[in-house]
Amino acid sequence: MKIGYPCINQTLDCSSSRTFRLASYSEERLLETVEQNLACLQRILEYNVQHNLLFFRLTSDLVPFASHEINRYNWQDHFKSTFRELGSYIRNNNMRISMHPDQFVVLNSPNGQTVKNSIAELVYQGSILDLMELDTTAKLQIHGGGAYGDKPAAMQRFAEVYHTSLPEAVKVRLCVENDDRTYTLQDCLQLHELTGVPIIFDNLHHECVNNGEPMHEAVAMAAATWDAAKDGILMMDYSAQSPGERKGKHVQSIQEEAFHDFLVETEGLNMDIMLEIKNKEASALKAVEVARALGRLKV
DNA sequence: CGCGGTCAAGTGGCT
DNA sequence: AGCCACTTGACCGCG
Repeated sequence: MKIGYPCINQTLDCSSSRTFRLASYSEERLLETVEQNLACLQRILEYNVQHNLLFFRLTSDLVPFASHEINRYNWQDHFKSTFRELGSYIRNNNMRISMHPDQFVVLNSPNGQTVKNSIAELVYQGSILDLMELDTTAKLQIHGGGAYGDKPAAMQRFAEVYHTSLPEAVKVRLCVENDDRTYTLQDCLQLHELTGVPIIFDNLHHECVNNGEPMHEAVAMAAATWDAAKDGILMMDYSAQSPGERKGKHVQSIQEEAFHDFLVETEGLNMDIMLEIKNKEASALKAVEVARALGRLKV
């Protein structure tokens, strides 16, 4: 089991998601920003290794406007050696990496342009992992998309786009995560049947919408969609509901008893856990302690 | 130099 | 009908 957090480190005084407005786009600005983002990413990775946080999600903003048509610069080649060095640091320290393209990536949209943009974004994010020379246990995590009033038809469209329009480099990394209102674990399992993509499990989303599966059973079903040799072990997102706020909103800080209970509930299942909690590595560090006390972490 | 409106992109539930 | 939430606020113009 590895524990981690997404994208941003709040302890360090740098950000790997610096960007700029489309209106201020220039090649110079792009190069300068990417260089700073990658330098910060290296620092974050070092922090993570020092603190035994061996699961990390890279921000989508490493390369601003990477999948936008305004960006015609060959940043892949320009930063090739930097990406390779980052990747070798990741491999040497046995870290697990994911990326989570944001809400604009919708493979089953009825709008062809949206699908096209989505594929371009997936190609960009996959190429980051490729440039780092990470194996296919490093994943791209998306949601099922919209339902558009006919979920079965929307799922068929998802499968069709998967089979006919995605490059192999994206397919081998693609995973689907249950969301908090439309695509339940059961729906995701169907998408898995249609495409073979592994299912990333999100406990908070599962609490928001489900088909009655108890937590242990739900995690076990998601875990069974992962081919250990090719995909690695189950990745999951862990969070808890922010008390008194609207459904699905993440808590500010980890509730250690709840996390403890979750680990006890999922005893015997192996997985890497991403803490989607507002205060980031602070909560991840506490989660490491809880998991250690239960003997679930090797480090 | 700090504040606040706005930012490439989508969808659906809540108010 | 508009706002909000989503893996993450950050940028930039204005006073």
